[in-house]
Amino acid sequence: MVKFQDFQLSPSILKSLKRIGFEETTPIQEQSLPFSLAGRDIIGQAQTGTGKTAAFGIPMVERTDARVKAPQGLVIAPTRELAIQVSEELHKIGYDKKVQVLAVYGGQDIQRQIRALKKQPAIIVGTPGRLLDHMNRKTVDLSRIRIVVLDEADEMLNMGFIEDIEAILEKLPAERQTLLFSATMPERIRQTALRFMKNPEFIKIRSKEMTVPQIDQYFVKVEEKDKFDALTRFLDYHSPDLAIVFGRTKRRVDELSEALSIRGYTAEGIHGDLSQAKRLSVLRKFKEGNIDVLVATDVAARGLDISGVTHVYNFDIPQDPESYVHRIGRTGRAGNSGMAVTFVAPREMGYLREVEKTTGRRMRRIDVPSLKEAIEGQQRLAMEKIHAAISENDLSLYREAAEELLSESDPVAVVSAALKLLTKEPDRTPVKLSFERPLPAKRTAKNRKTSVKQKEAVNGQKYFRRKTAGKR
DNA sequence: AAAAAAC
Repeated sequence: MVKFQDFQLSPSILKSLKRIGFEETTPIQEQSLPFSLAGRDIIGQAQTGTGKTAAFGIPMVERTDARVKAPQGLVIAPTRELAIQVSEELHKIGYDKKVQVLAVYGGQDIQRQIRALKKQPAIIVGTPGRLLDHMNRKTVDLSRIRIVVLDEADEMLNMGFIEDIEAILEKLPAERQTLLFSATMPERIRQTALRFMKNPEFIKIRSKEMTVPQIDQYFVKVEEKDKFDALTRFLDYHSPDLAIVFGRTKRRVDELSEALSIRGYTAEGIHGDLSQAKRLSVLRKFKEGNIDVLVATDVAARGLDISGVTHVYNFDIPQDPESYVHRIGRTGRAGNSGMAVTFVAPREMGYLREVEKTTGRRMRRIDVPSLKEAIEGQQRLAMEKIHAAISENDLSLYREAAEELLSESDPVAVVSAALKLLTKEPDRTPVKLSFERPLPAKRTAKNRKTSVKQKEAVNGQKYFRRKTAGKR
């Protein structure tokens, strides 16, 4: 086991790491620190939850010089929530070195940020849009940046984002260290990344080396119109402690969280159209356990470290395999096991194949739980509640009433009644959910030949393509 | 084609 003490780190950083409780390195830290501390560029592939933030945070804090009154480290993150989370962790790592860390992101009062930037924090963590805004206003000084990090880089270098990133990187000193981290590494992203970097060292944490343990991956074939009832069956059967349901669009997320609330689940939605205050409060409630089900677009797919998520349901299969990897990475963290269930409309089977190709793992097919199984799941939960109440509470105040009940009725009947009252019975309240078109059929290798022929035959008429959807 | 990201 390699420890942080084995590296040549400043005493102040070792002190902070000790306070956080970091002693042994994770694989990504062990393999990247020798290069990053030596000033080399790095392209690192690892999931979140593997200690990535400390892997770049330690060299970044190490590199800052308290005597220089200007930002020296810059982290760019794809979502606001991730920027906040990263800045909090960097703050902890830099605490004893007295390194100031500032997060700048959209949706927050810009005047407040400008005042904070005037104090010249040593490290800035930001989202691309707001960072550019500050650069144009000349309210941020990036002339002394010595080390820059692109976090969740596959997302950052995607179409649409790339121009922003390029514009930011162009304004940074050429004499700098660039670290790039990403959970997935498509060839296209790798090529783009190389343009910004100098002789980078590639570090890849293979999945068996990841501290992220096994996530059991399943898929269920279900028609669009049956999806919602299927979801509630799964929620009842699994009775997850904390679950995330991913939907494809913002409207979908609104409708789903509303529908789940109507059926008696404590659910709330999160997506990019909500105010930043609302986004943060939903996330906080979820982290505190005051919401059982978080319904989300891909805004919540990347990088967020929420511990204790037991189940991920992909209500809609993601279009990009990379997105799938990020989504299921929200569960099975910090040594816990996790379960991911992906809903697939029959004609979307081609996407499932693509995802499996990317992850290198097969998903096991399961069926929608039966009504009986759903009820059993809720009864199991009720029994757990009773067990917990017995071991955790002082029940002396209830003894007399309990004895009275038992003297009047059959003991099994008394307990059955208590169980019934504690069991959430399947709710069939009708709910409104707009019809979401399944993704267009994706041609798989098996049926490609025929589909090309058919396409020619009908001169590209869309409805014919449906017939060529993959079968499984 | 959707989502994220600036006002």
